[in-house]
Amino acid sequence: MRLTTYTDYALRVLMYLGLRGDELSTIQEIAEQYGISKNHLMKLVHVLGQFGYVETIRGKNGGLRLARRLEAITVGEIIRRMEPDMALVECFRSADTQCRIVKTCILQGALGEALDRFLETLDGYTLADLLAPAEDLSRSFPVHIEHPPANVAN
Amino acid sequence: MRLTTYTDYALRVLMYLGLRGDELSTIQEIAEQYGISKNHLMKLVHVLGQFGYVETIRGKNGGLRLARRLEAITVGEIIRRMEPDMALVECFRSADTQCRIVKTCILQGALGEALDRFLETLDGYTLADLLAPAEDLSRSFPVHIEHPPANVAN
DNA sequence: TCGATACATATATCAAACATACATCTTTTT
DNA sequence: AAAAAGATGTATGTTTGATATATGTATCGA
Repeated sequence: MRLTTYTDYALRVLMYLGLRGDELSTIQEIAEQYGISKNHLMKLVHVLGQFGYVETIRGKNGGLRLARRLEAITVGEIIRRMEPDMALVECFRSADTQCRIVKTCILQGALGEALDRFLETLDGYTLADLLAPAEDLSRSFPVHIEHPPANVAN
Repeated sequence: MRLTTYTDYALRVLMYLGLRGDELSTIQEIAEQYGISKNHLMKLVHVLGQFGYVETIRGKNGGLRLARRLEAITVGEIIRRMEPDMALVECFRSADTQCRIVKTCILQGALGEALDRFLETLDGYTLADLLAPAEDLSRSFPVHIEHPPANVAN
């Protein structure tokens, strides 16, 4: 049970951009920093742009940066969007929803429920949570919010 | 995010055997019923035997059957045992636990927590639950426990 | 306006992991 | 002894995800 590196990279890119604040980063730069394929990143960044996570700017002095606030992006949402196939077992994908052998099998329901728990947990983490463990108190004590007003960054 | 067909088949085989009660089934028979590879099943059944889920009997008139009670086998346990790699992302597997870029990244912790929720949920389902939705009340009202003592096996 | 830079997009190749097949051995029953 | 059934090791096939290549398009600045 693994996520694709695509999803993995999506998280990393967004975290990287989060650290950079409003400054532009280039794909080249990110690929070098993480030591991953630039070409692979190209596609990923494009998709992230289409989903509205990042703003991409072409041309000289171009690059990309987060288009949304750190606090507005959850890990759960990213995984739901990026992961190509969340159907855990084959009978999830088949047309007929009923198992041929076990007529009353509720395995699908159980797996679906477990998957919900999985994603719900990750819905509880925003990019801001990932990048600022020191400020993690804001998660435990929602009242005491110290995250800067918003997109103020650099 | 998918489970291997190995894990999928493991669940199916155990469910099949559960329906057959104490009767012996052969690998040949199970492979035919589900329309899956007999050779693949051979290995799987062997592993299931090593884990103590099934009793295998060689020779003529041999076969296999569950070695434990339906109620004593949970979906969560099977997945934990059968799934070869539960490390969701690459940095889970790398030697150094610290991300090179984001020194304080807590993504691993978040994913680990989510995975725990996933498996915990499946720990709540036994083979008996999967096969007898009609008796699902026993899950909703834990007070009214009718499951025999446990692990009594054959 | 030209050239450099950076993202956009399509296609092609590579590689790893998983699934399947094949062959042979061992055990058990008749 | 023969047949049935699991045990086990090796080899092959297949899928799909990762990477590479190539070309296009937009933007900036000299």
